[in-house]
Formats: sequence, structure tokens, C-alpha cells
Amino acid sequence: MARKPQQERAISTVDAIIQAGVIVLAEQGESGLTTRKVADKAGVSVGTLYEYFDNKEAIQLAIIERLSEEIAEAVRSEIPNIVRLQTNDAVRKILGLVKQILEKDEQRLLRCVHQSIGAMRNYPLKPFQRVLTELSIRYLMAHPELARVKDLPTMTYIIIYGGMHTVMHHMSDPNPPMSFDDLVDGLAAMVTSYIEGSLKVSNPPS
Amino acid sequence: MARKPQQERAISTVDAIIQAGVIVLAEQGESGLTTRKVADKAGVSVGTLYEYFDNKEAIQLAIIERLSEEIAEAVRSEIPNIVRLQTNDAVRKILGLVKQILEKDEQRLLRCVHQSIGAMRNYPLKPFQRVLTELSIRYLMAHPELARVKDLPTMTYIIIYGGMHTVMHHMSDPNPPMSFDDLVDGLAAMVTSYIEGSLKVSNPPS
DNA sequence: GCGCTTGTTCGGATTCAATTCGGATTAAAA
DNA sequence: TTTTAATCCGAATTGAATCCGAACAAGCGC
Repeated sequence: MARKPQQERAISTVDAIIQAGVIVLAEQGESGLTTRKVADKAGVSVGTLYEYFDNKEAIQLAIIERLSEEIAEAVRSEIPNIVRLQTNDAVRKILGLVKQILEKDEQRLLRCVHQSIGAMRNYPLKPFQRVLTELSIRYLMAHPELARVKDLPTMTYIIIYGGMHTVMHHMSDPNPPMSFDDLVDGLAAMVTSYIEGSLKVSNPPS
Repeated sequence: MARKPQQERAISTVDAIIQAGVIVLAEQGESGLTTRKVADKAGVSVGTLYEYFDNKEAIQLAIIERLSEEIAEAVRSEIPNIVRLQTNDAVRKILGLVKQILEKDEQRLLRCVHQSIGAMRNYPLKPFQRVLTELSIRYLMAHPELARVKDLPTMTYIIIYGGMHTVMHHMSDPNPPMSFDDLVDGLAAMVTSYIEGSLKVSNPPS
């Protein structure tokens, strides 16, 4: 059974393992992510991995969790600004933050995500989802006229999963049929027109 | 290197392997999908697998390919009807066809998809994508007024990737926050309001 | 029928990676 | 200092994927 690191050195060991995992996963893909390689790159022995991770998959999950937390933190710190924006610009702002994090370190994290779409079934970006939900609520408080939108949970679901996957697919497309900015514009337009359409149905303009 | 089956018996061997793969994958999950189990259930030896499949992953890919082709075929045969529908109903119709295929045989194929979301990165439902693209073109020919919609390629891209992934994610969610039908309604509403919103901008009602 | 070629199948041998385990080493506690 | 717990190690185990060489079947000219 995996234990929790208690001393300082153990915490940095766990950290080194995750960092090594990111590098190996980004450079060699999911099939290249072996315990030995990760242990070597982290400068520890194979046995040490199993002190802190139940199995190899747990390492991959920890990588995704890190990423998700990082994105969530970036969005959370921007919530006060985002709620003041129009829907259009709010979507653009969020996707810009996501892009920024995925692209640093020569797209290392993007490549990890790309390799881990399967593993995400078991850990579907919970922190990121949570912060987006929080943001939605705050946004609605700042824009009470939107409270009337039909099926907000469904819409949020579609935007989070559909939007995220579209963005990820586009970012890893070596030859995308349109620019990233155009894609973001498209997503923003989609969200905006959905909201406006929904408002018109329940509250037709006089 | 995997060879192509040439004689009758070899073709049915390959077929038996894929069918066996579907059953094992659906019943025992991705980790339970071993070469031995598949070979046993197909009534052949392990070595025979490697005559026709480069490795285990290739079997899983073949399963997805089968599924994708089956869905594509179902949609293709309905194209003449779909192009006559309103956008809303067209989206519902397509997703209904997908659902129908995934649910037959006690959801065996659906369970395969659940287990294979990761593997799909390597084989992202190309036949299905292709038929959707074809359908879009035919749909536009039948609805010339939509040709005015802004950024049609971007919209198609978002709908295909975002929509497909949203549906797949929902189907593999053991505890989804809404019913499949609600999700379909949401997607249909989103597409429809985007199109209508886009039309109004470029061609305001007199 | 009989040899020959080529496609097909088999199952044991091999390789490779995940995981375990008992003991060594280091830090904290008493 | 002694004791206890945490941390780290890496060879040994295990189990599955993959490879391979021999056996088997089918078609073909003779």
C-alpha cells in the first residue's frame, strides 16, 4: 500500500518522480513510460516508486492531477476579472490560460495530456472541473439575467468536455485546418449564441 | 509483420478473433484483454493472433475500426433522409443511430468503447468522421441558405470533435449528471442556436 | 496418386516490464 | 545513546506479450 511522504526528503522524492514521469511520458509516450525509466530519471530505485505509488498508473494519474491543479489555480486567481467580462471574452480568457499552461516547457504537458486521454477516464480533471463550476456560479451571480438559461448543467458539461477535447485535439493536430484563435472564436461564438438563443426562447424581446 | 488473410478459413479466423476480442473486452475490461483469453475464446492459438495482428493493441484497434465502420455505414444509409430534416432533428437522428448500435448485444460495443477511449487516440474513428464530413456537405447542398453561416469549417470541426468526445465521455461516465437524451438535446440546441445566431448576423430578418 | 509450394496453425521458448520483499540506511524520538 | 520509524534499495519473482520453428492443410503441375 502506498504511503504518504512525511519527511522533507520523501516529499522531494515524490516530486522528482512526478517530474521524471512528465519528461518520460512527453518524450517517449505512454508505452515508453516504464517504471525503470522513471526511477532512473528521478534518481531513485524502482522499489522507491512503490513506496508512494500503488502502481504505474498511479504515477500517470498524479501527473494529470498536477496539471489539473495548476490550470485550476490559474483560473481561480482570475475569477474576479473573468466575471466582469462578456461571455465571449470570458471563454477566450479561460482558453487562453489553458493554452498558456499546456504550451510551456515546449508543450511537455500538452504531450502528457495527449498520451493520457485514456487514463483520464479514471481521473477526469476534477480540480479543473470544480473551478469551472465555481466560476459558472460566480458568473451567474454577476450576470443575473443569465440565470434563466435552460439546462445550465448540461451546457456546462458540453462546454467543459467538448470544448476541452476540441482544444486538445486542435493543439496536437500537426496540421490544423484553422488557427487556434479562430477555434477559440468559434467556441466563444458557440457558447454566446447558445446562451442568447436560450434567453430569447424563455424571454422573447418585446 | 501482420499478413492479410487470403483464404476463406483465414478470413473467418480473423473474424473470430475480433468477435472474441469484443466479448473479452466487454466482459473483462482492458486489463483483462489478454492474448491468451482472446485466442481461447476464438478457438485458435496465441501464435495465430500474431499472424494477423502486429500486437495486442492492433486487436483493440480492429474492434474500434469495426465499430466505426458499422456506425458510418448506418449513418451513410440514412443520409438521404437526414438532409431533409431540420438541424435540430438531424443531430438527434445521428446520435440516435450511434446510440442504437452501441446498445445492441447488451451494450457490448458500448462497453468496448468505454474501455478503449485511450486506444482511440491512435484510431480516432476515421470512417465515422469521414461520413460526418460527407453528410455536412450534402446537408449544405440541401440547405443553401446555410452556406452563409460564418466559419463553417471551424463549426464543423468543433461539432465533430467536441460532440464526439462529449458523447463518448458521457457514455463512459459511470454516474453521469444527466441522461443521454438530455445531452443529445443540449448538443442539438447548441448547434441549432449557433447556426441561427450566425444567420441573423449576416442576414438580419427584415 | 505424388512431390512441391505457399498459406495457415500451433505451442513452447524468449523477452520484457510491473511488482514484491527483505534488508540496509538515514532521520526522528525517547 | 538507544530505539523506533521512515525511507531507500535492487535482486528475485511473476506473468503477459511476442517470436519462432516445426507441423499441418490446400492448391497445383505432373
